[in-house]
Formats: sequence, structure tokens, C-alpha cells
Amino acid sequence: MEKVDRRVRRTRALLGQALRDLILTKPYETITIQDITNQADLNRATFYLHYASKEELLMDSLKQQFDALVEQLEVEKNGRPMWENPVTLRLIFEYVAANGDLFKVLLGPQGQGHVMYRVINYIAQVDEEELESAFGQDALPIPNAILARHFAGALFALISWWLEQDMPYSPAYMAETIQQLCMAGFIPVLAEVGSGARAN
Amino acid sequence: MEKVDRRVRRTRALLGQALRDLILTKPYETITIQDITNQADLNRATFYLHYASKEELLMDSLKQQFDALVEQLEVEKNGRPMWENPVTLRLIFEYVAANGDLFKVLLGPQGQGHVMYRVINYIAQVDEEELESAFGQDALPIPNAILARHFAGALFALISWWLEQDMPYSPAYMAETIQQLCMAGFIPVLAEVGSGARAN
DNA sequence: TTAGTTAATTGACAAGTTGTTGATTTATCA
DNA sequence: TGATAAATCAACAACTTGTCAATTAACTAA
Repeated sequence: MEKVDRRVRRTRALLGQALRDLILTKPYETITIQDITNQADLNRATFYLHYASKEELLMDSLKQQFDALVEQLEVEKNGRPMWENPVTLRLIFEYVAANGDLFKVLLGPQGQGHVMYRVINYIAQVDEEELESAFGQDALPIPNAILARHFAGALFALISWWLEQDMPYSPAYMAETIQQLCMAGFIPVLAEVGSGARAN
Repeated sequence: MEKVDRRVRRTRALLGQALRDLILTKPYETITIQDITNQADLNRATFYLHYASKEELLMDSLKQQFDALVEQLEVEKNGRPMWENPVTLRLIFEYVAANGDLFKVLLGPQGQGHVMYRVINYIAQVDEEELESAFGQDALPIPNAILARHFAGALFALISWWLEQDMPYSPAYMAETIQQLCMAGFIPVLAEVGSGARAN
């Protein structure tokens, strides 16, 4: 079925790696097809045999990484939905950390909109499916789509912030915190004012 | 103080409007400086007298819109922090709706990363300041920065989703829902299973 | 109102990117 | 091994970019 010419596999892998390397080097928008093929040591015309644009290449390259993660998560989560499973969340943060250099650029201030959007959308989609299989289609007082988006947005923003700050907390802490905030909200947190300064 | 030559104001306004118009017409990346100056009916060299890039122009143009909103919010919120003030949140959604065409593009699948990042960051920053003035610096069991980011991410994701779906709910509903989810979390929602299908 | 200042226009420049072409060489698969 | 498909190469026109000096037009302040 999935028989692909070895040369094609090789070329695409080289192009993908070249783009990833370049992203760590210079702003994404300034990277040209020339740059990519130079870095990959391939002819420029070869690029167009496989992709129509940088974005297409980037998405193809990221998809493979994603698929590997999703496969791992499927095994670990064992039917428990993401929002109440700290193990799944922790694995996500560990995965992000493992590819921190790249994600920090792609999701940061100079990040790519289509990547950000897809990440949020992907998380939301998975989450929405989990909600549907757990509660049915919109049996809850708030639409599944909204719940899923809320969760995905919060997760995305924390990942982005965590990378920007160079990961000041452990993946486990981030996972627990997100779970707590999504499940129980701010109220329990705000109620429990610590030893620091009090409001005036 | 702020005396700016009338020609400069006029030119910058024309350039900004031209870019906004073009964004509704064709993909952002394909818009050239030529396109912008053509649309604005200005000479191409004039652009470089004011901005170094499309991004700089876009940010300058958006900043003015933002400032107008922030000013309005300051008046309305009356000291009450964003996360527990449905009026502020409703105004935000109404503001988004008023500029729906533009924001739908900028925050959507083909959106611009730097715009998305700035929006999230801006909301988070305002929220973090509110948390600090209400509870002090990190007196809560969870760092203010994380709480603020969580809220900003959820708000951003819901706005983006709401635009993408062509605003299927009222601004008031969106505001109430976000507030409820952020303050009380999923637990009360999941507990209250409606009349629909039940999990198997 | 006017004189001096500053912005905008114009045409032109070299340098670089883009996407595609046809002919050729090279690697792979069966 | 021989047929097939991929990669290379050089070259193409079309376009964008940033900058320039010289000129014209608009504005501000006295």
C-alpha cells in the first residue's frame, strides 16, 4: 500500500530537516526555498517536485512528529479523557519539552499562525471527541465544542508561556495545574490566599 | 507635543486602511508593498518613509483600534477584574463582533502568528496586573502568570472559534460561559448531565 | 501671506526570489 | 538487467524589494 520510492522518502526527510534547522537560525518569513534546498544540499527544482510552499513542507514534517505523539498517548490514556488525566497531560508537556527549541519558535512571538491554529484545533478536536464519547452530543448545559475549545486554548497558552519562560516548572506541575484549573476553576485558588501580601 | 504633520497622519491612515481592505481580499502573505500602495493610491517609495514592513504597518494600525477598546473598558469595569466581570467580557465580544471580518482572518486558520501572540499576551498582561492589585504578587497557590495565561488562552480560543463559526451565540452568552468556566471549571458542568444521550 | 521646512512623487537601479521548462543523468524497483 | 521514475542542471521571464537623487507639492510657524 504505502510503498514510496526510497529517493522520495529521503528527499522529503532532508527537506524537512533542513527547514527545521533553518527555523532555529533565522526568522521563518525570511527563509526562502533556495535556503532550504541549499541546506538540504538538493536542487531547487527538486523542492517543487514535492511541495508547493514552505508551509506545505512544514506541515508535512510536523504531522509525522504529531502522529508519533498521538500514538503514544492513545496507549497511555487507556480511555480516560484528557482533561481528567494528568498522565496524558504530563506526556504532552514532556513531548513539548523534548522539542522545545522548535516549538518555542513556532508558537512564540514570531510564531506561525497556521501552526498555532492547528495545534489549538487539533487538541480541541480530540477533546471534543472524548466529550462526545463520554456524555453524548451536547447533553451538557454548555456545548461540547465550547468546552473543548476552552480547554485547548488554556493548554495552548500555558505551553506557549512555559516555553517562552524556558520551562520554569516541571511537566508534572504544569499538568496538575492545568487539570486543576480546568476542572475546578479559579474559585478554590482565589479563596485560598497564601502568606503573601493581601489585597488593600 | 503630539504634533504630527497632517500629511503624515493622512498617509499612515491611508496605508492602514489599504492593508485592512486587502486582508479581506487575499491571503496576507501574498500582499505586497506594491499592492498596499496601489490600493492606497500612494507612491511605493512613500511606504518606506513610514514603515519597514507590512507587519509594522499592521501593528501600528491595530494598536489604535486596541487603544480605543481599552479606554472604553477602563471606564466600564470600574475596578472589577476581568475574570469576574461579565460586562467587560461582553464588551470584548461585542468589540470583536464589530470588527469581525478583519479578526476572523487575523485570528483564523490563515491568521498571523504575531497578532495571535500579541492578543493573548495583551489579555494575559492586563489580567496579571488585575490579579496583582487584588491579591498581591503570587500570594495565591498558583502563580499569577499561570492564572492570567490560562484565562487569556481560553478567552482567545473561544473568540477565535466563535468567529470561525460566524458567531452562533450572543456576546452576552459567550461572556457568561467563559466566566463560568474560568471561575467554577468543568466539574459543575459535567455533573449536570442534560436530557441527551448518556455515556455507555 | 510668505519663506522655510518637510513630505510625497517620479523614474530608475541592482539584487534577489519565484515557478517552470526541457534535456540529461542517476537511482530504484520488480 | 531493463524499464521506470526521481533528481539534476541551466536558463527563462516576471516579479518584488529596498534605495537613490532630483523634483514637485503641501504644510507650519512667524
